[in-house]
Amino acid sequence: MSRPTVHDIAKNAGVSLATVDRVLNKRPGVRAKTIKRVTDAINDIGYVRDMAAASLARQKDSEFVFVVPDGSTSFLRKLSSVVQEVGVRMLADRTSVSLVSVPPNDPNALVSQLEELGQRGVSGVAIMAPETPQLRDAIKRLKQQEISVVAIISDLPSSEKDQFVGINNLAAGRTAGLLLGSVLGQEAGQILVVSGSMLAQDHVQRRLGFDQIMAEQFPHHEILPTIEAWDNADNVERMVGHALAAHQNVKGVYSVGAGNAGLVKVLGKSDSTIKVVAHDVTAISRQALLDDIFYVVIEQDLGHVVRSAVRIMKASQNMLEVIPAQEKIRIEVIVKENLS
Amino acid sequence: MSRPTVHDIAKNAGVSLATVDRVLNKRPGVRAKTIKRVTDAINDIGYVRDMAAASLARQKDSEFVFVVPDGSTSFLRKLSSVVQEVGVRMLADRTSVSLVSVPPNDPNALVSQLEELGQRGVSGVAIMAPETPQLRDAIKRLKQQEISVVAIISDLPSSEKDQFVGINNLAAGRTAGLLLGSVLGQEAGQILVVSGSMLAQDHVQRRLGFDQIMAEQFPHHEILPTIEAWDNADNVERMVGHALAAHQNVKGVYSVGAGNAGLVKVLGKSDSTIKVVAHDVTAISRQALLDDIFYVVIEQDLGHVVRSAVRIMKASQNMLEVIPAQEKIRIEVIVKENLS
DNA sequence: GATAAAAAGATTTACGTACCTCATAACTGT
DNA sequence: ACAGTTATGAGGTACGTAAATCTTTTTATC
Repeated sequence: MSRPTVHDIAKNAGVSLATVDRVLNKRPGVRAKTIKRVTDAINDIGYVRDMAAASLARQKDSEFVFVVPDGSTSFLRKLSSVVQEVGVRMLADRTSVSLVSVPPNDPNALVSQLEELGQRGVSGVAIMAPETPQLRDAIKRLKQQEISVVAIISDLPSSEKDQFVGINNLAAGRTAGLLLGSVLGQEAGQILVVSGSMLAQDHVQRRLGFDQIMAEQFPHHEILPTIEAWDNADNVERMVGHALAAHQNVKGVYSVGAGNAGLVKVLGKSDSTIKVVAHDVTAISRQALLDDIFYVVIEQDLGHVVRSAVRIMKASQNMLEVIPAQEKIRIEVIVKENLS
Repeated sequence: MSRPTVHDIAKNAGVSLATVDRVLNKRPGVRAKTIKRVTDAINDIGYVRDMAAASLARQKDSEFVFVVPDGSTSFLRKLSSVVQEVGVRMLADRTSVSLVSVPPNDPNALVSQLEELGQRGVSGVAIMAPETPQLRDAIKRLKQQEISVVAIISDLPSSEKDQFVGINNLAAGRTAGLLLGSVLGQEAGQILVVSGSMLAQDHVQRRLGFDQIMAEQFPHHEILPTIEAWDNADNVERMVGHALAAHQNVKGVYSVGAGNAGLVKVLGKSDSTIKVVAHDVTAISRQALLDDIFYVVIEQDLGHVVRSAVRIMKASQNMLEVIPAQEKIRIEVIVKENLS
């Protein structure tokens, strides 16, 4: 016999098609024991819902919007182009995907943008932003309108999001530390940590993880006070320059955030042997790897992040399950040799 | 206006629905200039084919089979369970995915299995096997029957496959070498390379890449003659044991293939400081990382490999495009700290 | 046992594409 | 101008589910 359909469920369970539909789509108006009859029949005949038919019948088109901070770091440019690319592909699935920028570090601007998206009736929102009380409330309102919400890149730990899509940044910091510590060997030295903002959840977690493992496994190195450079290349260049002048025994640098162009400028001119671990493969960091200025770049596949966020929002809309293994974003370790 | 359909194309191009269908599905019987009228109309109104409706209307169910060598290495067990898991998920897309084992290193057994699958009329085959002339011919015959063929894990360079799905093993070997060389520092030492089989394309490529980079960047280390242990743990244990007794200054080991249980046995009992780089996260290698016996494990996400192979075979069947960025399998670097 | 409410049945339409058949129109080369 | 060929038109059915409406049965409450 060929693939069983809803009609077969109805026949097998001795109920009508309408009841099967009510059960399948979790609509009200079915007694518990009838639900059981139906689900038993489903298991019995091995029914699997035909996704193609379902999404054809379900007329609704979905609109998903990525809300990210304004700015022109190469990371953000890359994210934007990835979202656009994924958007083109998703059209075939009656799904539009777009991106809007909001001024960074301006909770009110972010919130009013979210309100607007709520008004417009989008199906889901993917947010990259630091958590604030205002944002938490705005997300709560979105969820009340049955709009899916996912946090991307940087987690929103105490908001009512559907899920966080991004790497485990604590583990990323530990990985950075392990690799940097291993390559530096036994001889004592100083290590410089350059961060973006102490407000960004992802940066905080990375530093925490890095500090943990350095203290545990590489205590012979001195971790210098963290430089906070606001993801700005000029700041990085100036501040790292000063730090290197002030400290003669710096052997490693961990660059937690953006602004790597500044780091390359400082380290590139001297024929330095300082080992650098940074985040995110961009035009800058890619070249730095090729030039042996950076040793390792920790990466999260943005294409994966965006596709995953879309899949999760879509699943949330249609009450489907997600495949956890597929949605886990991996901490990738990029060296010169596996740079694709 | 809402989303354009085939009817809109027909109206806009001034042709019938049947002609639009012939163009869309590349069926014969349309003049070149009519094709142009239609494709112009498609671009004009921004038509995008509705995948859900298409695959519903296209009645055909697909069957994809993974053909892998028989054996009970944990790598193969993992692959098998991943295929099974993906198979369950794919049922919702009218797609069955299964796995068959064939005796390893037996070209004739492999070929007759492929013949049988061809008879059965499967839609696509994913093959993990070393390339032989017989296999090449068998693949050619499959392609003549319009059956999709992909190579997984180990490439089949000169066969008429649709695509290779797996990591770039040359780059993987180079990555292994870079990480091992970096952690060993400047002091001279000996390095042991343990391979599976010299016949497997993937192992050969890895060793080649490893040798390249050691010669280029870490010439102060002596690479000992490669141990060929046929992916067998007992062989590895015995042969590595002998090698370590014979050579007093071994500082690093590169394990190219399977049989890592043997390596762990040898290195685990002595409180050794030998740095080990291996391939594939399994129960064994995972524990070895946690116990600080292995320094790095190079990994390819098998879930990704299998899903990717299925997507590619499906695309080949339905004359769709693949998204190259999504199908690229990355060389993942796993250390204790980013072990998920 | 009457009444209202809840649960279930019956039936229908719609979604957008693939694919089929048969008829007719438009081109070929002679 | 002719037959022979190739292009195109017209119209239909099918896919499996969602969702809606309206009717009938069951259940709960008094």
